[in-house]
Amino acid sequence: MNLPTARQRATWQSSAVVEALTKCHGFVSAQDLHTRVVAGGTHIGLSTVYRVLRDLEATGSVDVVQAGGGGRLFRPRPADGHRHYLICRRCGHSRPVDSQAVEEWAERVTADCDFAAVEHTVELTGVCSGCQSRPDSTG
Amino acid sequence: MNLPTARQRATWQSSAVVEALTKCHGFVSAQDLHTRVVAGGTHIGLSTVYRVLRDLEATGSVDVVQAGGGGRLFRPRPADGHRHYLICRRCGHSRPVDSQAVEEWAERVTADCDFAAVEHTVELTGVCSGCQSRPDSTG
DNA sequence: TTGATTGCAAACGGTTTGCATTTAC
DNA sequence: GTAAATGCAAACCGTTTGCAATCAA
Repeated sequence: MNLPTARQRATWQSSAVVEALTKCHGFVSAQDLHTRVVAGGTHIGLSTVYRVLRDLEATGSVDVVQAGGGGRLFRPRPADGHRHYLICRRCGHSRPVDSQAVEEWAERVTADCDFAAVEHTVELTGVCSGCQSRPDSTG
Repeated sequence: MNLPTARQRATWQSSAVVEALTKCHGFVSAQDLHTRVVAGGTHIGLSTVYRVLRDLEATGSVDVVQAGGGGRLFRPRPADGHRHYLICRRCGHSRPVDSQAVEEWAERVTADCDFAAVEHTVELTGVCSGCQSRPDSTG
């Protein structure tokens, strides 16, 4: 990610958030991200993390999914534009899945109905192989 | 819906919530539902609405989707067990869509990967024909 | 009688915002 | 110099919960 944000001025805070986000192997919450940046030794405000994430979302630089507890999870959007993921419920690791079939289905439904501007959300969750052989610790 | 809740005692409050929910043509928020019940002339606590909805969810009597603003929306689950909907972003009207293709796709992905206990969430949103010919008033 | 259910109000968790200060340009 | 970005704390919003009062069985 080369900072294609809506921001007009580059700051180290914004870079730190993007960098931490990029290093994550899965989806992270804004608060987790904040914790990681702070744990890295840099003092940054939680609001700033939220604001950077909001800007990244606005420019389509991140994919967002709903967390179970009502929050939202973020992850950098792959260059090839994949938009659907298989996410581990325990460790958060995720990987894009081939969703062409779903895209086609969504287009078919859109064509069949009299709704306009149809958008779709598809999320797959499971327990990855690593977590299967590991005692449940994430809840 | 015949009150297949987890509750052990029948109260008019629970019935009122279920009835109001059944009358809704689309997904509603807990607060909307509360407003509707109260508007019907009966005094009921907001917490009670939430509790009844939670019990209905626990017994699989309602389908739940995430609202844009972070809240959740409820609607009685059809008898035939449909689970995916096309929802109008403006008026909340919804209708189940034929999602067999998606179910098959989800099963295929599950089989292809090393994830266990894979679950999927699919939501379609759009603007229904009625709302297309109507000025936007829902936001 | 008795414990499930209710209602209120306060707590909660994640997110957003107002505003003075700092900072990039 | 000037406006964008930051940080703090308070506000916000939907939801949950503690607890005394109520009510169905």
